[in-house]
Amino acid sequence: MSADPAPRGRLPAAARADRRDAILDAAEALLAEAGYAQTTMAEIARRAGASKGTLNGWFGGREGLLAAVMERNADRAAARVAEALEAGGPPRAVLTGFAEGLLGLLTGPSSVALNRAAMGTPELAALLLASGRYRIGPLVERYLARLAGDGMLVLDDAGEAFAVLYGLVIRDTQIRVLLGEPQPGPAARRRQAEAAVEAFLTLHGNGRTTARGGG
Amino acid sequence: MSADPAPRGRLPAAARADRRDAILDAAEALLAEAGYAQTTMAEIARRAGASKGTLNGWFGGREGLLAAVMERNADRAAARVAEALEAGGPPRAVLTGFAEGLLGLLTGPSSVALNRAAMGTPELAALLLASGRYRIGPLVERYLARLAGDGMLVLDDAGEAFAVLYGLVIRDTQIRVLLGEPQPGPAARRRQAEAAVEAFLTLHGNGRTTARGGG
DNA sequence: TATTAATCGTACCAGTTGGTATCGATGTCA
DNA sequence: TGACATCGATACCAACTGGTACGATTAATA
Repeated sequence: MSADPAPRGRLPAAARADRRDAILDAAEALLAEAGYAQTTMAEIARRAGASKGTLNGWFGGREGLLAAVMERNADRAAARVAEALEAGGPPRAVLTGFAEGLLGLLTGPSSVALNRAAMGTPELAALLLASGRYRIGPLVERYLARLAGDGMLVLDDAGEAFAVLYGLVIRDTQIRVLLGEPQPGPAARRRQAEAAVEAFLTLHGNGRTTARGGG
Repeated sequence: MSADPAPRGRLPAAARADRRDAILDAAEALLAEAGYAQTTMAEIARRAGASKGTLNGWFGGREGLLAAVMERNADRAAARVAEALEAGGPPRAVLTGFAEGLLGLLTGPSSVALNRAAMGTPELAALLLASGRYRIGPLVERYLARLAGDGMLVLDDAGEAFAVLYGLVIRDTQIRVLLGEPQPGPAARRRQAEAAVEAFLTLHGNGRTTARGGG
């Protein structure tokens, strides 16, 4: 990918940002390919064409580097979820789009690698929880509450409703992939997302505006 | 607990089995307290009053030892699930008992520690999947199929139904605990199990024999 | 009681890793 | 163009870990 030889001397601000991203890319890719234990500072440096000294200087050690990878990933994930929820259109379609995206996200190589890494380091685990679950959850809960306010859903507690939706969508898929099963393909994810939303609307829909095939 | 000084010489078969269990106890406790990375052969040996040589001789290295812990745990878990399913009584009660047990199990200290450990070692992950998920799943599916055969549930695919039930019960609770949140207390687990079974029966019950409060 | 096998305790070794220091090279900026 | 900050490469160190070897000790067993 970046076959450019790594620059040597001082870097201007813009180039520095690119370079930082390239280092995070290398770390993320290595993490996904080789796992947490094999993701050594030396190997990250080699792939990024950087030196261990620079890595330590920029990120403050291995944990800081992985934390940076995690935060970048969480930012992207949150953006994707927000986009799916703000897509507009009938609730069934919006929810299915969200569900499909979430399922693909949580079982994707990067998320899987980062979750595995987090299991071995309490600090990283806390960061993953804060920058992932606790950012995405409220987004969805707000959307569900809005639907309820518009009379399109029936629910007491948006948090509880999100938990149910999450369970219906993810089932045991994430933990199985974390334990080594291959990620379900796009078609399977689509089916699973549709089934989940169907069940969710059976439980929480008002039976009219959210009816299947209805506008 | 076993404050007995570790025996020195040759051991008869019965004592050997006890000793083996004591070693596994030590490893399991250490794993739960200190985490995978801190669970070193030296510390296990120290706690069990054994020598590293014996540990390696009996279990064939660290991975083998952890595998033994994992299998013992899986055996116990499978037995508990089977017992819950064979308890007899109205489906709602049986399912709630199963759900409550599963939730407690998967968020318990031992299961959490073993899952975290498995995330770092593909071999252990495969073992956990095989001895856990793939043993418990079929038990539940058979039970659900039996209920369907008796006309008490409506379902096309027992595997699919189990997946839905699992999702409703576990939600994101397991992954959150794996990432460091405290285990929900017994009351919360009970509530969550009841809500899950309620939703499951709404989706798959026949509306009569499984009705709330009904026999 | 003598024999034998198993076990503990300890020391030891090889391999690995994160992090730091040093030095020459390179690009920026005045 | 020159001074300077930064970077890559390399070497290096300390700490840790899994696993093995060896002698002393203990208990089962004949």
